Amino acid sequence: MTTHEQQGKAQQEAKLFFSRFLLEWYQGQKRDLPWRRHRNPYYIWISEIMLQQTRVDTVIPYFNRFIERFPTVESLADAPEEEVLKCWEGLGYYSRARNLQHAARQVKEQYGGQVPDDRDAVFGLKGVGPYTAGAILSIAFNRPEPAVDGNVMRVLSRYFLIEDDIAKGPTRVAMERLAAELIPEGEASHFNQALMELGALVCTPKSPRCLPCPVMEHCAARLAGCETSLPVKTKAKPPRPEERLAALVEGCGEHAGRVLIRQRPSSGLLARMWELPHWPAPPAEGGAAGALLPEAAALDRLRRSLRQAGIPARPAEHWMAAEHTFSHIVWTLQVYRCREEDVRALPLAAEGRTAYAAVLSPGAGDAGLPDAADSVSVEPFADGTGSPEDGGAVRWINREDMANYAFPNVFLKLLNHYFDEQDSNQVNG
DNA sequence: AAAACGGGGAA
DNA sequence: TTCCCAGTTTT
Repeated sequence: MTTHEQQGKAQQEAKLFFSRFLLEWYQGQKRDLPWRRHRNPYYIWISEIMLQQTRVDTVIPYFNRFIERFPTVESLADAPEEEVLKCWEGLGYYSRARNLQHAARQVKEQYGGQVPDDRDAVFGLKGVGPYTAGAILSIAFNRPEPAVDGNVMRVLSRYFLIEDDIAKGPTRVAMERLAAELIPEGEASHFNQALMELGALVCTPKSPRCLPCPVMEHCAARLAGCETSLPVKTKAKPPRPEERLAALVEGCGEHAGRVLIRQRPSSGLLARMWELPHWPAPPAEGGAAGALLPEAAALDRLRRSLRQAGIPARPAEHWMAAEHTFSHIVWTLQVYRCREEDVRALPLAAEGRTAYAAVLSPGAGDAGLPDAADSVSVEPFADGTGSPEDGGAVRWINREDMANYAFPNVFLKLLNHYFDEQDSNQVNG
């Protein structure tokens, strides 16, 4: 027997050992999760989309609320998009929610409301890529398809001592091939879940619990003592900082007790979510990066941004700072309290009426007078996305109205904080 | 192939 | 703090 054949045989034994003992371990250790209580392909699908880049404990309450509100593919397909986004509020990666509803409509119209069980059909659903297609096909339909995510790549890279960069596409493809070979006959559903369960409970990124691991004795990385240095993954570049000025506009007159919110454009960052209006802060004088913008300069910039956006409000004073971290950007928001200008109570200035009308019926007519000083640099959406016709709708809301609009977490916290403050001011006089 | 796209929990 | 996770889509 050649050396090559001996290695191949050892490798084969390692694979069989892995599959057998992992499956056995899973029978005893699997967690009781809401989407594991039924073999409902719709539930599996929803859970898999929610679980993308999101931990189980975070997903559970969202999953329960979601299937209560949208119990079937058809109910999801027929729902208003705002309700779907509201159900997703706080989960992040909101394109997942919008793609999911798009796909629900695909399933309703193309597959009679039944989640398809063939590879091409599943893969063709919006928001379903290589991992999720494999997960749905294997977990819901027991098809022998690999479901390889970062977790599975971590387990496999350690057990088989694979030092390829898992951030590279070809590495994932190789892992899929390997994962497919490992699936025991007729056990795709349990085995794929077992692989992910092991990654979640035992073979964790930082401090793997090797002693209770069911496959430790043949784990190549463990035997080589290098389990904590795997998998190899090129690290993402750090997010870029962005200083922004936000307006918390307090209503007057018929808007008393309410604040103004604005809807984001249909594409790009936080698409179609609601927020406090905000714009990039101009660089501070003196050039020192991160230097605080003088209050007067901030108020002036905010005044012009508000006017440019057609929002009749006067910045008053700094309220608080808030930070919001995305994977690629870090926003530092300096939030200023602003006061709505009640144009009806003012002398009849034409420009004020025009701006006010623009707020009452957004998109209808010109959004305020172009101010010579403003027309140079301030965009309606300084993210560089969208257009004045897309997004930019505004509403005056109180705390109760928040239930009708989906907000990114940072604005959810700011608004709740603000209304809490208002309530305590009421009580204390 | 690289960047865009949220948020929170663990170490 | 830093890392990184049950990824997909767009560029």
